[in-house]
Amino acid sequence: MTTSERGPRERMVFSAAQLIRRDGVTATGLREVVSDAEAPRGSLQHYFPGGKEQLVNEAVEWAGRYAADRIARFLSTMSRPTPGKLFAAMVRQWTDEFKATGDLKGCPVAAATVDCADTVESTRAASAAAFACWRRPIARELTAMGVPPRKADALATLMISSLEGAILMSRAEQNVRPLTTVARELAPYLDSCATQEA
Amino acid sequence: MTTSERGPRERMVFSAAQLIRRDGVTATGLREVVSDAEAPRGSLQHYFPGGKEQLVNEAVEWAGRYAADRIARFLSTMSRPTPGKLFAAMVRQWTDEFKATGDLKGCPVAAATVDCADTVESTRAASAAAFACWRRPIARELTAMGVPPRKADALATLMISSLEGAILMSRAEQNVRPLTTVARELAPYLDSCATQEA
DNA sequence: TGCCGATTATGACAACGGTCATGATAATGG
DNA sequence: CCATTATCATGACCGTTGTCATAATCGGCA
Repeated sequence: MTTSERGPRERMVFSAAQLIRRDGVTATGLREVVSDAEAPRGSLQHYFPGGKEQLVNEAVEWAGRYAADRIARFLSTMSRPTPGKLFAAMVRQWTDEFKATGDLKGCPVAAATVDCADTVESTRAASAAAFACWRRPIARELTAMGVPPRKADALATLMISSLEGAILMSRAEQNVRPLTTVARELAPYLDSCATQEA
Repeated sequence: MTTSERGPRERMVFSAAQLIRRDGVTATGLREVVSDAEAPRGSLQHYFPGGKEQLVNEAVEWAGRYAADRIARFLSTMSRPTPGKLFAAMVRQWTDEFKATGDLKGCPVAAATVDCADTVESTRAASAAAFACWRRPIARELTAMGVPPRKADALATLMISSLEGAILMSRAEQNVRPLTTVARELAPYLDSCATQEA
């Protein structure tokens, strides 16, 4: 999670994701990304000949992979996983960040969707791919918990939707209430889908 | 819904909301708003001495009131309203727009949150107020359907969160699948909260 | 008519954006 | 050691942005 020893290229993608998370795509300047990543400015045009569009798309892809990887990590910490517990863990990642840093940043994929879906086709496609990349492992784990495959995919969509929306509301309110509320309301229903076949 | 006979001031607020819906706050230029609203440029500094920040905030407030007013309108078309039917109607408004125009614009409040929550305090506050203004009539109607007040507020938060998230995913996918999925999954659970006291 | 505030017109300014051209330096392999 | 590529440095360009200063025009009212 820290800057670590990665090359300038990866650092720029990471920094771009973080800045997009906070300010949105349009308000994030390339010079700002470069300085935040402590990367040489010349590297931009070298590693990202596609310009800002390419950098943003890679940041979105990175975020999708990151979210997907977290799912496996969440599961590994549970002795007896259930859909509700998985969702609670997803939500907790955001409430924890709020408690730690004092304010909530957003999701890079959501920001890219809001800012680019209607103007930059490749970024819209990258966002869709990131959501799909995130949804896949969730659905897989849900089926492993006894949810029928068709239903698992629908529940995964519901989980991501509710989480993204709750992030939005929590950012606006500067309060984790929407996040915790959504987790509390949805968890029992999600669990009920794992036990009963429907 | 059309440009109608309103004054330049209202037209600019309306146009701002529409453009923000499509491109986000940062990418929406004041000159673009003026031309879209067919308003005189000089009116900008006359009606909005607070600059872009004021215009954006008013657009967000307008969107919040609009969403709140829709709730009453939805209810008026139902003979026997239930929480699930109300949520389905909220979702349908978006899927209908997709069918009509061919692509999905976003929600202005979501865009303002994504683009300004961490940088423009007044806009963050306006977004929070808009969400609250939207949530209030939903919770009120839910209690009228038999949901306990405390639970009604939580369900209203869940409904808005799921809808906003589903809008995001649907925009990314250019497909209403997430919207319809969320409606289908959530409606039965919402209805179950109206019958059983809990 | 003549005045006065509300509204609109117009142009400029300073800052910032992404992009590109060009050249320097470092690294690598023959 | 040379050559060829990878990486980085720098400065400029051009368009756009929000904002502002200034002046023209319109409205109604005395």
